[in-house]
Amino acid sequence: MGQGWTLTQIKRAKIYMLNEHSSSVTQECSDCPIRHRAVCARCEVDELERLEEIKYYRSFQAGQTIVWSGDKMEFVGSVVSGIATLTQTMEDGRTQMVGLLLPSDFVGRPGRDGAAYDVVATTDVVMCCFRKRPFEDMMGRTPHIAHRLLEMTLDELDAAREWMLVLGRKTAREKIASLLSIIARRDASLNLRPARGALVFDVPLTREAMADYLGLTLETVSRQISALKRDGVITLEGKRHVTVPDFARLLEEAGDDTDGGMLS
Amino acid sequence: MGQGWTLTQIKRAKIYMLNEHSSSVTQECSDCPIRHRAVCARCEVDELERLEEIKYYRSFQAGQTIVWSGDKMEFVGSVVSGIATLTQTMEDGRTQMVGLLLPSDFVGRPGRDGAAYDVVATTDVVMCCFRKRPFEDMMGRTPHIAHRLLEMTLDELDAAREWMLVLGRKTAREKIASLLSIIARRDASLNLRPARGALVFDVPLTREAMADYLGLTLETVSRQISALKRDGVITLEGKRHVTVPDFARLLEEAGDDTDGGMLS
DNA sequence: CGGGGGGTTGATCTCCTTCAATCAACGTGG
DNA sequence: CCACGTTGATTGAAGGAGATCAACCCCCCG
Repeated sequence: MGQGWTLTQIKRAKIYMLNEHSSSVTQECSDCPIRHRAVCARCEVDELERLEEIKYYRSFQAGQTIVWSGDKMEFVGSVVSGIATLTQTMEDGRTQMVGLLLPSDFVGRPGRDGAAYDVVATTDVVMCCFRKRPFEDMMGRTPHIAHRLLEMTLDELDAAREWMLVLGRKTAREKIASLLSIIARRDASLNLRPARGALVFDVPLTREAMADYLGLTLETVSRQISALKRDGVITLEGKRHVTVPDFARLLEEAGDDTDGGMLS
Repeated sequence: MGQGWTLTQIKRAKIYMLNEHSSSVTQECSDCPIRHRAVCARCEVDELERLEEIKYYRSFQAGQTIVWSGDKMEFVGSVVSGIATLTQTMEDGRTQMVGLLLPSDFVGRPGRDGAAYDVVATTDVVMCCFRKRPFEDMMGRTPHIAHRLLEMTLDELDAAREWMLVLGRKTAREKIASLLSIIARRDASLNLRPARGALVFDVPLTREAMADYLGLTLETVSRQISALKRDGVITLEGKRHVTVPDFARLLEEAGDDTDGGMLS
């Protein structure tokens, strides 16, 4: 510090020293855990074979930056396992998370060269990558891929807009409750839990990451989580393991009109 | 009021009484002012002819609601002229704008029946509509349309994410400056103004709409605009007509790193 | 002339940030 | 194995940015 280094340069150097050994694996598309949700979900067997030819896997450690904002994107791809974040940073260091990437989510924008956001692995992450050019070519010839990508992009746009309401109009307590309900809902949809009874899940984010998600400080996040615990809306084991005894109550705290399609 | 009516019901009734006389016009696609930017931008002449068969125009007065959130969408379409907003409202009345629709922007989500947001005409609006089913069918058979829609959706997603940074992390002053710079940039790109020298444009939103856009109260909007005026960042004629003597200064006030591709 | 919509400005309040101390868990090197 | 540093988290005290409540202005229109 104090030698004219920018925050970004320091972060880069730190991470570069820590890892930079991305391992490689191979796997059949037919066995792929995200086969039915990812950008390839709609593909026929022959299309899948052609994708298989141009794909490769990359692993990233927790904390590692997968893509630097502004850098040239040489690949696009899907998150196979783990969790990553999309963040935007101002020069003075204020950061806002603008996307949460879960297994099957797509990274990269066909038709654009530079990355618009930092993509950072929150946990260890495995990605299924395609070099950008071949993928774009294939997309042009394979409506199934283009169509699925449109569908996924529209879903992301909806999520971003819901998030805008949270950021713009909700109180700190409502923001925390909203985040927890989003995580609970997603977790339930992945792991097929009983919708009735208590929900139990892990929050895959640090307090700081939650703050960056919600446009708060980490202290406020901590305080509001304590408050929700005190009021019996949630219970905690450790810092990350959450139990929600009454999901409708959580939604109420989030300021959402009840339900949201979860209690069906 | 006070008779058990919801805010929404009152708003609906009010608007229903005011207008509900949507006029109809017809126009050649080849003459269309948004021909090269809308969802049909990539279409060949034969594709355009088929679109022409299923299209129809609708006009809406300023203030009129084009689509009610939750209602069934019977059409999709493009804004031909005028400005509309996409807003989300909580039960207690808090509202957040989640999209600003300008000429060539697309309304509606193929593949989904219910509208997720209110769409409200800010000025008088003309829309080029397609009944939803025929349009979806056509999209399946016309990659040019699907591809263009993907492109537009990705752009909207980028805009939404930029907006999230504004909502989550910027101060009131920065928010106003950000909004003005966005309007200025868009206005310049439409009207091909000289990038050098003072920028002059109209803000097409009331103070309240600006507040809903930025997650502020209208009082704060008013105060911050006064402050920017006092500090010489902008000058005003009337309430809506803005002059920006130094665009770089405005960007600085917005907290954006300089430029943004405008001063090229 | 009255009334209403849009806008500005002032006074006060409050929710969240800021700054700071403290703690628990963990790893590391002496 | 323990002292030490680090990282993530909690909690407290103080201050401030923006919300809230309220008065008032301007302009248009019936």
